[in-house]
Amino acid sequence: MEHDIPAEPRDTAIEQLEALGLSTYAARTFVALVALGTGTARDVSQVSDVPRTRVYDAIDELHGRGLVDVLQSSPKEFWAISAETTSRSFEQQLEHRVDTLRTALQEIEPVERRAEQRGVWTVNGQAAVTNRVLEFFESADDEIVYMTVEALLTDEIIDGLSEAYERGVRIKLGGISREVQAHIQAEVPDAEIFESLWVWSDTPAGRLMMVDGRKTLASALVNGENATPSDPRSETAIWGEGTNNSLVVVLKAIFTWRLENLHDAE
Amino acid sequence: MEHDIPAEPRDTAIEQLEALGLSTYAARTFVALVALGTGTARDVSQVSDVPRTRVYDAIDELHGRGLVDVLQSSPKEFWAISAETTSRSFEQQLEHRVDTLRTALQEIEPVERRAEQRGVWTVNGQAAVTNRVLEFFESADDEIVYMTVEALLTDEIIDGLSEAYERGVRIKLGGISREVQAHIQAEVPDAEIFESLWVWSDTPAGRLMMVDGRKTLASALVNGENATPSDPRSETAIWGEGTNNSLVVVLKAIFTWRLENLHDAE
DNA sequence: TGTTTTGTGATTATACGGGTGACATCTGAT
DNA sequence: ATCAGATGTCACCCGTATAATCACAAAACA
Repeated sequence: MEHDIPAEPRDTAIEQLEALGLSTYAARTFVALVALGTGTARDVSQVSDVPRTRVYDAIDELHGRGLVDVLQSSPKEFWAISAETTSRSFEQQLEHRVDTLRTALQEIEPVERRAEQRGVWTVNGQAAVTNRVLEFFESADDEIVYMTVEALLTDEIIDGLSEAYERGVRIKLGGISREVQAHIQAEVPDAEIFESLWVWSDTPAGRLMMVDGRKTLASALVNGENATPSDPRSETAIWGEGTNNSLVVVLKAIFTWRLENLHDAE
Repeated sequence: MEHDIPAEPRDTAIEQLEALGLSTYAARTFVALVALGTGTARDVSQVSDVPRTRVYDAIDELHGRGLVDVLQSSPKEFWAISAETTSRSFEQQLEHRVDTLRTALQEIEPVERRAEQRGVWTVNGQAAVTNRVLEFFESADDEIVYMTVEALLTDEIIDGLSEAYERGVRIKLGGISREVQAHIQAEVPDAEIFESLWVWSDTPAGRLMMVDGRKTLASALVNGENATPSDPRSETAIWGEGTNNSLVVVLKAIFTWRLENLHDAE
């Protein structure tokens, strides 16, 4: 039910190495060398399906990155560094990259960000939506109303809620099944839970959120032709900010009505 | 020079974003948006020198990655997520990549690595050489002899030595100036320090290392035409392993002679 | 209404990487 | 010494991706 699991760990490794910036020849060569431990160009070529004459280029690339050592003999022999060393090397390099990026971006980032305005913004992808939700959670200082399908109630989200709760923010949760409620109560004891008012329970549901009555977000799982229902990319959200924001107005109306109805029922 | 030379951080940001996989248009667009906070295609185009009609494609790319939100209006407005959120997003994604890679590589890595043999291997780049040195340090269980120019005596190296020392490995250090000795003594109290027997003191010196009399490494700083002396890429090393290894034999002879000479002098 | 702005699409040019082969050199066996 | 196969280096082709420009219709604006 998960997204296609690459049959071989080799394919996974190659895929990741390519994503990390290696050419496909270099990636395939390196994976072959890791499997072999050490080998000649011909060995590598046979295992990796890289044309023999191109193994040398690939080795140059890898040697330049410090991933492969070379034995100067004839035939040349190549030696791949260990999996652990490889991973640490990449981690180090990428950490440095991101740090440099962070510093540079913070320098050009205007001090005063986010002058609220009217307008409804769109976000794509589950990770991005979650980020936005968490940012809103962090900025909350009075109340969070959050309704979600359980598939999207990850630990990240629960942590965010818990943290806000510690700060004294009131939490109102919707759409949570009884089984999960126990878990939640442990993290956020006083969360007010209003069940099953998921209006569109048949449609590809997502989340609804309102923070301090000023920031709102709504998401849905849009399944394009070629998208799996569980594809993290298939979530799309809109959000708005400011008491006069159109989305805020609408969602606030809905939530207020729902929540007051709830109170009447009690 | 207070606020009129922001070109510098922008370029580094663009550079890093490209290295992390964005197209140059996307990178330039994103950096422009971070500076602007929010803006239209024309705004972005003017600031970033990206052709206006291509800004939309760049935005698509960024929106797909969750780095930019879009306001559906006319003209469309674009909004870049904060520097901090951007960095965290990349960190998360890359951490995941590296973890996947590590697991996959460890699965295909043969259990018994490194059947020692004769041969002299070459390594390029200071980072790679340091990695190799640290690996050797970790594998030491009797004695480490290490001679280096101070420029290459980083904290990493000292930590590695210190750790080995804690394990009960004897440490013999060469080429260390008196000022640095104090620092070393704090980390590795009983290190035996033999000074100034740097044979090639005029040449672009690097490091000499021997571990347990079975593993040796020698490096030099080769300054190609276009390489700065301090360029981390300009270090090249050779290493060998096994008691019969030719490099091991030679270096062991040198070290033994030097160290015994030292003892005679005392 | 006419004019400018905005968004989409098509188009060209170019750089890069994957893929194939020629060829001189080296190695080892006869 | 000779020869066949293996080895390493180059040169080349080709498809894709992407930078870069243009044409144009729809939309906003005055």
